[in-house]
Amino acid sequence: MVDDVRWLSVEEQWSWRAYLRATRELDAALDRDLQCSGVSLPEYELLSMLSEADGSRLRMSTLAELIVQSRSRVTHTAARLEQRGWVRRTPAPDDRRGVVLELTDEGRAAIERFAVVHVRSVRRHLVDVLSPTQFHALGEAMQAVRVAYAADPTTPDRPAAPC
Amino acid sequence: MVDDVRWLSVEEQWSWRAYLRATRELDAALDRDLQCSGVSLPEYELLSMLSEADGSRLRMSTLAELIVQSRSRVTHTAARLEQRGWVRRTPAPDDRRGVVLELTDEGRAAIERFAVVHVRSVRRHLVDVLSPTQFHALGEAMQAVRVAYAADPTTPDRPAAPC
DNA sequence: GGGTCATAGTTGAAGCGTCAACTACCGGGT
DNA sequence: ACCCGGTAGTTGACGCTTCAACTATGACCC
Repeated sequence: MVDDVRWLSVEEQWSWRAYLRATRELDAALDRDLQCSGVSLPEYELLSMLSEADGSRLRMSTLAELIVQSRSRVTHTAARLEQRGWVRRTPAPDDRRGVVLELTDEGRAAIERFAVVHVRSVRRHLVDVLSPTQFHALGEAMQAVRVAYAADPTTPDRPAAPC
Repeated sequence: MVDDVRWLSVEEQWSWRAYLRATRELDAALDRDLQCSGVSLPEYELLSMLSEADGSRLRMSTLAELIVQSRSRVTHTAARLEQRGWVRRTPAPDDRRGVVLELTDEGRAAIERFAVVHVRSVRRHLVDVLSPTQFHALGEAMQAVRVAYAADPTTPDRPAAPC
């Protein structure tokens, strides 16, 4: 197993760097646009998933998976959102360990305001700067990444950290 | 200007979600793989840029732009890396305000070890799960995002936060 | 050559995220 | 009934990131 490292080719390197920098810049841009109207991107994503959920309610764990955050982080984020009155914590009916997070009316009003800002931001920085074909290809590629990631046996899901 | 929001179509929404989740998962996976060998992804990126630079030395600001981090963050990150003896801070020859960060020999040895881990990680989670064509298209798309971002007049570069 | 504005970088406090430890509950087996 | 391993969620401490304020220098211009 000596030096069997398959380094990236020049083209691969170029694409990888473009990916890396663009994702960082995009993330920063989307977050900045939202911050200006009063939420961070992670908070927005949480509210957004809730608002789309059936009955505007989701189990903490489900939420964590949807927005790709650790359960602990969701607890903290939800706590902050609860303080602002946008979200409410209720016990799960079927599982006494569980907690269901639900959007309050103020939460719904807030997310609707933010969504306007956010969709503009996403269009401006991403969707509208690509051709429809290009954007679709991007989606397909990223979906492939997700599928591969989920299938990877040595990547035992989120909570566990195998070192 | 009433309700002129162009919401995302169902397909657009799908691609956007795929992008959002995949980037999060990828970031977490790459970071986790590196953490296991002793650096975080942000730290790795800093060292990596230094190691490729002419003379293994870069100005703080240049570094900040290359790895898409705030100057303040680079200061803190560099301080941590300096404590581990991987990096050294020297005054810039031509500008007395400036600081040049340079890789130490230990730093070089370290980054070379990490690079092996990292490139495997990048291949496993991204490059090798896409066809060459698909990966190239991804690179092109992301580059387009960067170009548009850089050209955007209302996005006055990094440091400034226009609210 | 002195005012003014921009740039380079640092600092420290506050906020957010991570991690490991913890409580509580579920479910299967015996 | 009990034990056991697994799942749901929380907690608090620690570490990283952000933000605003600050020093110091450069650059322009009159």
